[in-house]
Amino acid sequence: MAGKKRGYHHGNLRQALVEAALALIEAKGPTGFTLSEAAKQAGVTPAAVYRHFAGREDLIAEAARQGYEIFADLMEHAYEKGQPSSLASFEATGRAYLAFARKFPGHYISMFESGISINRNPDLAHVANRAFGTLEKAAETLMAELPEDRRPPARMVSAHVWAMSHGVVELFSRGSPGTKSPFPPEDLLETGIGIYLRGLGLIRPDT
Amino acid sequence: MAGKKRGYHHGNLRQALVEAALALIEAKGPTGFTLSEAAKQAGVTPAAVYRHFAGREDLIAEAARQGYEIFADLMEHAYEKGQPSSLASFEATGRAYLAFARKFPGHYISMFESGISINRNPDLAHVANRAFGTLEKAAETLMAELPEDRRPPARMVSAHVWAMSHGVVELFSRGSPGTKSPFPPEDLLETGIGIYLRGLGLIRPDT
DNA sequence: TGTACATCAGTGAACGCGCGTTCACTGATGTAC
DNA sequence: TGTACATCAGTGAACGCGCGTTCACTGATGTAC
Repeated sequence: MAGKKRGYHHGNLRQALVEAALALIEAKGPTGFTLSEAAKQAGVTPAAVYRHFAGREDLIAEAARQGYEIFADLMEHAYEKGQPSSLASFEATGRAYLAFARKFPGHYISMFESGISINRNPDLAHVANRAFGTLEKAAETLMAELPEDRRPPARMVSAHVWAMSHGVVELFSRGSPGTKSPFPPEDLLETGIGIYLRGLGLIRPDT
Repeated sequence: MAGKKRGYHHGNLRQALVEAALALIEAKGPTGFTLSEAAKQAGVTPAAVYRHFAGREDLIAEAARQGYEIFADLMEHAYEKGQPSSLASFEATGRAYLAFARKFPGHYISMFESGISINRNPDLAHVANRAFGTLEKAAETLMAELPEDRRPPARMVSAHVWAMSHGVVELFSRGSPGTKSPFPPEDLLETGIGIYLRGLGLIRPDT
């Protein structure tokens, strides 16, 4: 049985490499990440990596895939927790988005900033679509609350909210340009989505 | 006089290097950009770069600085063109943001994705703050339209719109994950900001 | 107008480095009998 | 329980490469007299 043995055989090198990669990507960006350093951090020769991955890109793709897996789970969980209120579900997925980005920065970067395409392999595409699907489902059930003649396409609404969430993460959650966030990112996203939902007519205009 | 002479002396190497860098950054991302290749594309030895820049990072910083310069000008121009309507001004700056990102992708990437800090040198910090200041001014004059008790902080509003704009650029204007944008980025930003402004009570809730 | 000379912007060779990847190998593990 | 052997997961040396940066140099330009 594989496990805690340490010797010539690592026991769980594949996952150890993914985790080393995630730590490095978080610390130095996708640019700074190198296969050799990930191997070293896992206590192994660079050549050993090739027993488990086709190469550098493949390792990043696996990190991203695991990220999408966590991400999709979190989104689904948030969605269900908000039910039966479609508004609560929608807002919860928004919060979950930001929480994911903060808690799993290495995964987030692998997914959205490493430049790897979600179509690079079927597993990755599948789980990514599961994640995005949850975002859209949340938007869809929310739109059902609106009278048909005031109902924008759900995909558009989910794109708006996704864009604002991603923008908050990139600009204010990590310190991209001047590292001076005027407000806590959580508040920024919360208020931003709040105003947006009011604009849709889903929150009463007073208060 | 410097100019069109080509021989041992380039004549305008500094700017030629910046432009080569911008083209490379646009084509390959900040990762793929190398000083040596920029030099080659300018028809010059890598060592020649050091007559004009302290090194690789400095070259990127200059590309970003020029980007902020163009960006700030465009924003100011858009703002003034929208006057005296504060709403028109605000919307125009939003459109100008996206237009800039599309028209000057190399600059945009240098500014927001290359990882260089706007505080790396005073010139850069100054022009960046000029650009951000215009965004805030647009939000401020817009907020003056609202009754005081319904007036969110201008900096927050400008952060919201900036986040959404940046998110649209990253996710839907370039093909980050699956390269499938459900809507044209211009429309996405236009409608998104429209809904947001309605939420602020700045556009009448019907229509 | 001509000459001497300082200044400047480029060359080209060299450096040390770490990268991703390959290869033949070897040590450890698991299984068949 | 013991032995032979196949399988597997690692090693370590080597590769070619392009990178950023340095250095002493040299060719071109501009200026003083």
